Amino acid sequence: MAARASTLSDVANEAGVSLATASRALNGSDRVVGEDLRSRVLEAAQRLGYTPNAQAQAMARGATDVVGLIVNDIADPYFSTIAAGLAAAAEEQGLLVMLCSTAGRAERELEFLTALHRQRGRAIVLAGSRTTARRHQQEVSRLLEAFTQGGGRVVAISQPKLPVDTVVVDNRGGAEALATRLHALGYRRPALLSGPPDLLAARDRQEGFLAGWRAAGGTEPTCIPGAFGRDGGYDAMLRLLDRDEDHDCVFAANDLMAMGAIAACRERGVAVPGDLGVAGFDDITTLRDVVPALTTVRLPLEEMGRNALELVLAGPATRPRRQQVSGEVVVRESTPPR
Amino acid sequence: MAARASTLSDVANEAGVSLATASRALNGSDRVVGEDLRSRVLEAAQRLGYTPNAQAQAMARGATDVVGLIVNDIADPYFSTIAAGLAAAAEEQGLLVMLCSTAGRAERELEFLTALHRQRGRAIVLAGSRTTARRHQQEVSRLLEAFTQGGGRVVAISQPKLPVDTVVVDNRGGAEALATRLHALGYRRPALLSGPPDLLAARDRQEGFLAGWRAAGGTEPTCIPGAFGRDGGYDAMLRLLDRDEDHDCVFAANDLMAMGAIAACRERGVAVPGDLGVAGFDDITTLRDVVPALTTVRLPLEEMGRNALELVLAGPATRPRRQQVSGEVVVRESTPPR
DNA sequence: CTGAAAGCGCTAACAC
DNA sequence: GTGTTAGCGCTTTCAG
Repeated sequence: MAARASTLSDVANEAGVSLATASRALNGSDRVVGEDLRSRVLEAAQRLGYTPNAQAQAMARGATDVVGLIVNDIADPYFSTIAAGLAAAAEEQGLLVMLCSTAGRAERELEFLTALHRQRGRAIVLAGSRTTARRHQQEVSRLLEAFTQGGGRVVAISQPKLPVDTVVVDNRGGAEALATRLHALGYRRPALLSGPPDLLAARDRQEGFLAGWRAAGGTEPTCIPGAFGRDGGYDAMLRLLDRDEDHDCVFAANDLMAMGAIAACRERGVAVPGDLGVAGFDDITTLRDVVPALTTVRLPLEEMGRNALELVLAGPATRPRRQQVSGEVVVRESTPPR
Repeated sequence: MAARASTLSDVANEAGVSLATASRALNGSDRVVGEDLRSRVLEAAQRLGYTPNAQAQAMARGATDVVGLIVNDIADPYFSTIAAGLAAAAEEQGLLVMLCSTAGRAERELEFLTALHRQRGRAIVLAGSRTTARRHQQEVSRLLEAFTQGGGRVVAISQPKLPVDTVVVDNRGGAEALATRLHALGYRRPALLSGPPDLLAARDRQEGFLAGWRAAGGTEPTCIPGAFGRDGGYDAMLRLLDRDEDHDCVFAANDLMAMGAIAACRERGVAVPGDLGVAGFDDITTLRDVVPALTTVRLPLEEMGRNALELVLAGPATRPRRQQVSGEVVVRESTPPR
């Protein structure tokens, strides 16, 4: 058992042709092979159950067909939807996706970066939000630089903070538009569950919201930080409620946090949207049917994944490309006119 | 620019040592290298920005450190949670995960299987449900067989239909227990949104529920098939409502379908759980806070991912291992006692 | 159109 | 300890 897998030269022997001919017949090439030999090779391959060794091909050709994807947490719908988009696009191109989920730990990002470099992947797509940790970002830049030098492509889906092609998400604009909209709906005393202070995406959403709010001429909102995710929103909401302030709506930095916040409200007997309007960000598909339907800013998550792959394929540019995608405010029941 | 990445022999030259020594110093080996030479090599590598080529290493060593994961749809929380568990475990072992999302198309499964074979991955984890398509399953078996012959490991997360190590999900038992529970709660006239008829998981859940129901002594339920996912549940529910039968509860084959069903009810003015109780399956995390809270069967999704990797590492067995995981009925507001 | 041979980058005997 | 030298499986000149 486990008889050594047959190789191309096995096939060549079996077919009674040279290695070169077998190679040309099986794995495309500009050179043409005579019909008789070609079929002899094909049959031999068939007979031996030959499967080309992609590693060897990659070495010989000097190029792989895998692109790495680094996300904060693949279980998070935000990232899994992006991953789905990327995977679909990759599949169409015959590329394979190497999945790297950092589970929020920054060091992992560095480890994955070097692992992907070692794999000599064709490209690396960084889907995690950039952080404010100077030191970490420098390390990331250094590794990416090295990877690029080696001929690899890098695409980020986040803020345009890295000198690489980037699918730039307009977190700021989306949040700003949401603030304006909430104000127009009659809300006057918002609070923010602003997410992790060190994540740029969270910070941008917060700043955008504040900017929009101030422009609309409202009072200065309270901001409570907290982890992204349901529990982060839940905890932040409890903390907010403990402050016993008088808010008429809450903007959570993402939908998951908004769900957590609503859960907290329910536990504390705060009616949503009766006592308090709640809005999120992302428009996670899985949450589209919840009650009350969540007001949010819809991001074209899957498309973002596809766009990232497009940038990968676009090849290196003289200067970093920026692919802007923006969010669309979706007002639903969780923030009725007031 | 894009100067050819430096190789091990570059490092050896730079350090003035032999290729072998450089290799031993940089990438572990039982052999010991003198302290002076070792540091000279390390410095040289540092200076040259050397990054080992994993492909070359894999070829020379005859073993890779990537395991492939094939799922139906990575955007589905069911699979993304399993993926998260697998990814976490893989990371701990220094393994990389190749993500393959078939988007429901069976042919893709075959394509990915051969792609993974070509990559000479250490293992393939098949997380998609097995189908009833004889032909397809045969093809899958054939490819897996070939892969195993080549020394690769295969682990399935599904039904024990393939002759490979399997994390067996007790869909039947879970659904059966749910049926019993619903009966005990006072429900008497259930309908099933049974999912895709060709998916074994769906079929098992349906059969389990029916078995449990019959044992409890109820009337024969109506079964409406439909795609997994929100829309599938929505459509199936509309069809059910159109039949104008008199049901007091609905069991959807998974949580996503249950959500779709609830949405359909809402549109049609059917109160849940007032007029109709609704239960799902999986206990998707993202949906834990919805209202009404969903009665469901909780599956240890993340753990299943981890278990799969454990089986991978366990190495080949003389006969297929079976790792049983079972669901736990979680009764919530969507099916109050009646 | 086909074949011989030189790599691709690295590991692992096998010598010294 | 350290160096030499075969490969690993495949692609791709370069000759014929």
